[in-house]
Amino acid sequence: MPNPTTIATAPPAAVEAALERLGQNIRTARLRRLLTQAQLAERVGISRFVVAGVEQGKPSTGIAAYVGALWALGLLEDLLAVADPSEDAQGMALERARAPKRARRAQTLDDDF
Amino acid sequence: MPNPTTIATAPPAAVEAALERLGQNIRTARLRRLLTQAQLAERVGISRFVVAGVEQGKPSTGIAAYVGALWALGLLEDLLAVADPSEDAQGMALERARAPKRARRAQTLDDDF
DNA sequence: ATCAGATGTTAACTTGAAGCAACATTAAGG
DNA sequence: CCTTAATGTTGCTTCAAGTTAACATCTGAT
Repeated sequence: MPNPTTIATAPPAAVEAALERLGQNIRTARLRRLLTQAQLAERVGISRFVVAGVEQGKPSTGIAAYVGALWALGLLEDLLAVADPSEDAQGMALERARAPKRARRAQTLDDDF
Repeated sequence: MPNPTTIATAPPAAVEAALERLGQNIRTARLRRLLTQAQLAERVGISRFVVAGVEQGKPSTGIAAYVGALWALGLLEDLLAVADPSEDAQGMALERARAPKRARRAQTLDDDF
């Protein structure tokens, strides 16, 4: 992460909180299954230190470690609901019959809003 | 990532599929909101290339980029349900009145199960 | 059809993430 | 209590993630 001005170094409070909670949830799931960090790490194919980072909600850790942990814990399904278009009420309201492949807004007339 | 034997380089199919889907969902949400990759990137505080990686479900991208994108799109709530202990039926069944802070199983008697 | 903007692609460079090892600390089991 | 495994911590090395820039390509609006 060359540029120190990144979201990973000092994320917004909401992002940080969400990551901490996700990590805590993963830890809870691991403990319930009576797995050590090392055992989970082996299943995922990473070192136990990365698992520790995941459970702390470290922002700069690759998402593969997080998703791999969910996978190894049998919780991958939960991820499929994240940002699910059919549940994105706000997005559906905004869409209103549009489905572009690129974002571009009409700009000719000085529209008012 | 010193050791090339990582989950990030060649994730299990299920993990890869889940990441691709998450990326696609994020892309759909962005397009619905008529944002360009660059605009979303600016809000998140990363370059547009990382946003592109997120939308492709790149496994090695830091989770902060993914969560930051969800945050910028107003979809952070969805993450809170992932691995939610109160929804982890499998974990709750396994727990059965246990709540250890470390994973350690009884090892004395050759227990039967 | 044309044009402008969005996205994809490539390359070079910098920094930190992940691996490993050794030790300290904590907590579960007996 | 006492043992021992699990977890936290530190330092070091290595390699790739992220940045920037320039160019190519595609897409949507007019």
